[in-house]
Amino acid sequence: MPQREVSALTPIEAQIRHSELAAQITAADEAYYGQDAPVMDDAAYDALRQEVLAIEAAFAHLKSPTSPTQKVGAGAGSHFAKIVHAVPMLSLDNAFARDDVAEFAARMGRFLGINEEGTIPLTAEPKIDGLSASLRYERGVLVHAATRGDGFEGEDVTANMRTLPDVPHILPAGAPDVLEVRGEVYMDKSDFAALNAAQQNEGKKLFANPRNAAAGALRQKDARITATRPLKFFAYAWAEVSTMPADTQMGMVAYFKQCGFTTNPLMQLCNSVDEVQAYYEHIAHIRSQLPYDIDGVVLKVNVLALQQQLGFVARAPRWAIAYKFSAEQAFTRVEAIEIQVGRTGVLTPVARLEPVNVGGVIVANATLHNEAEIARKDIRVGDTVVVQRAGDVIPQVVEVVLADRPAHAVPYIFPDVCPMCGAQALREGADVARRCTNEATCPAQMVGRLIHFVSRLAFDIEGLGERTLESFYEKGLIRTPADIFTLQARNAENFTKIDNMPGWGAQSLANLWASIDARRSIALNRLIFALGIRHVGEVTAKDLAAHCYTIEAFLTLMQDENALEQLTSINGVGETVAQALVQFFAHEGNMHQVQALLQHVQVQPFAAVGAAANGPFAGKTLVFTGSLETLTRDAAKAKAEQLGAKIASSVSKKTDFVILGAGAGSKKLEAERLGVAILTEAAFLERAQG
DNA sequence: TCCCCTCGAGTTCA
DNA sequence: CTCGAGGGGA
Repeated sequence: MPQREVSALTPIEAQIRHSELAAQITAADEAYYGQDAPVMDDAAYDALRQEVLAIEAAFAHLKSPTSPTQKVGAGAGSHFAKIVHAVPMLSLDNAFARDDVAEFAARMGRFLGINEEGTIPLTAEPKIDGLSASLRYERGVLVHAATRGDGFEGEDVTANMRTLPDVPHILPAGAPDVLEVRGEVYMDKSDFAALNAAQQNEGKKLFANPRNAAAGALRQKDARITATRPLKFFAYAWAEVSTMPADTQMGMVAYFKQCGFTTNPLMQLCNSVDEVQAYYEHIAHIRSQLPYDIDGVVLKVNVLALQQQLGFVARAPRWAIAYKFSAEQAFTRVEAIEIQVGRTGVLTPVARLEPVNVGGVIVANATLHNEAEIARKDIRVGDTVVVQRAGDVIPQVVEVVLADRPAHAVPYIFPDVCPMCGAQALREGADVARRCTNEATCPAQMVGRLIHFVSRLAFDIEGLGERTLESFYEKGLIRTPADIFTLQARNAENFTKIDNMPGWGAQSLANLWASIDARRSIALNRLIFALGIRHVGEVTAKDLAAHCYTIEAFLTLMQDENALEQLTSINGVGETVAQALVQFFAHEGNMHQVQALLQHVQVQPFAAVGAAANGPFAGKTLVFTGSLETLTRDAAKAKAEQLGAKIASSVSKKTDFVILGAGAGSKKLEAERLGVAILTEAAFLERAQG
């Protein structure tokens, strides 16, 4: 294919050209690194690489881990002297799943003529996200240290490396005449945070992550500055060695430890792919608790003689592999921006993404929140974006990669009509949200309200989920809450309806009727919440129920001339909430629906929780976070309320206890920051007993 | 009137 | 879980 301007390429052409270039580069690499004669000169090679980079800039999805651009380390910088590595510092092949590791093991078995799996023991150790470095000792004395550079030639950072406490200047007697030690220079996460805090105080530029901070510290011209930075070093391999003090990888690392190096205590030997997988999962599990950043696990053949037999392919050893964690951030492309309409009529934009693995989960959608958010980040259809799942589960679009924006991308225009019903969608006052104005008949709003009505904290009708409600709505079987309770009778009269629908056998229908019947009696607070009145959520509904006690009193109050005044006198109800309530009941259609519903359900007066006045949590405010083991969150809350506790949803100075479950995130940090007492689930239960 | 606290609403994937 | 906004105390 002739070379053309990258911007003129179609995606298919780009992909073809990209793979052509990748093949040429790989061939050139193999010729160069194997002892064959180079097939092209440096300038030609460079041109190929530049073209690949340009294509990847325009078509980000081609930037795979196998791309040649991802394989080679950065070339050596200019202001340090260069050092040619006696043995090249290679990179490792990557594995991303158990299958890749199994294939790696099988490949080695084939190469060595060993057929049974598990006969090649592997060492496993965390893959530190730092910079690799090489330390050369001659006659036991550190003579020079170099960064990786391009793998063949690195920068001379001897003076800087000498300042690290983990780097011995002299080896014990009996050390080999020549010993080149390889390892990783890194910075602990806590040291990085402290360094950045100091940088901020001094108004200096912040480092993006510990690895960048370590790189910055190592490449200081003045070693005295490096000495003030908290750099650390793990030794993990040797390169040139005159006499071998060990014959296994494990022995090698033990020897380093004897010599005064720091080695990673988590390194261990695995005898099968299953053991490797277990180790990988264990490390992934404790990843966030480790003091340093890691991006996977490194596997190496333990027996050095076998390593030697296996040798190298291109620029990676055949006897080692990096089993990587999937990144918590990833690049992907926005395929479309769609609008969802919620029960309150709010138009919410959602990005449909080219599916991408983020932190082990395939993400295909991400909320864009609202009109202003799209404008602020200038997200366009076709853009390449960074998505992440931070401590929390919900993916977010972090930013647009402007360099990868297709030329034809146009700013997103937010619709001003509801995509579901075509009614006007307006912004009220200073609201960020645009709302569909067709409250009464917009199908999206009606279905949304029904879904809310049957939700867990409202009527809690099992077996009537979103999908079912949607299909029943479409078929005209359920349009209002009251319809739910007349469904069985109507179906009996005209049995051609549900009984004939796929997936609805006699048993599933019987189950549905039973779960609906179970809710023909309902607590007043649940009923109020179920109505889905603006600004009236779980807590406010409870406050209102506690104030009115019965449904009759509640309805009377709503129609009272002085409703507004009386409502605002209730704690937690202000102008806005009172207005919303009065408006809801002033609307004839709403009132009609409530009356119809009351024909079929019996409303129980509000039952105050018999809160113990002197229980273990009497008068205390509790916040639950994370997932509990023995109780569900709701059960734990109910229990605490019985014991006199007040349950809040966010941590503040007024919080007495935070009960921590597994996977707790920001609330834990907030509690620590404010000095709020933290209880484990066990401690909470113990206290609750006593 | 300001600011802190609390509540409501919306959201993803397995 | 997070954001935005309502409520209410200072």
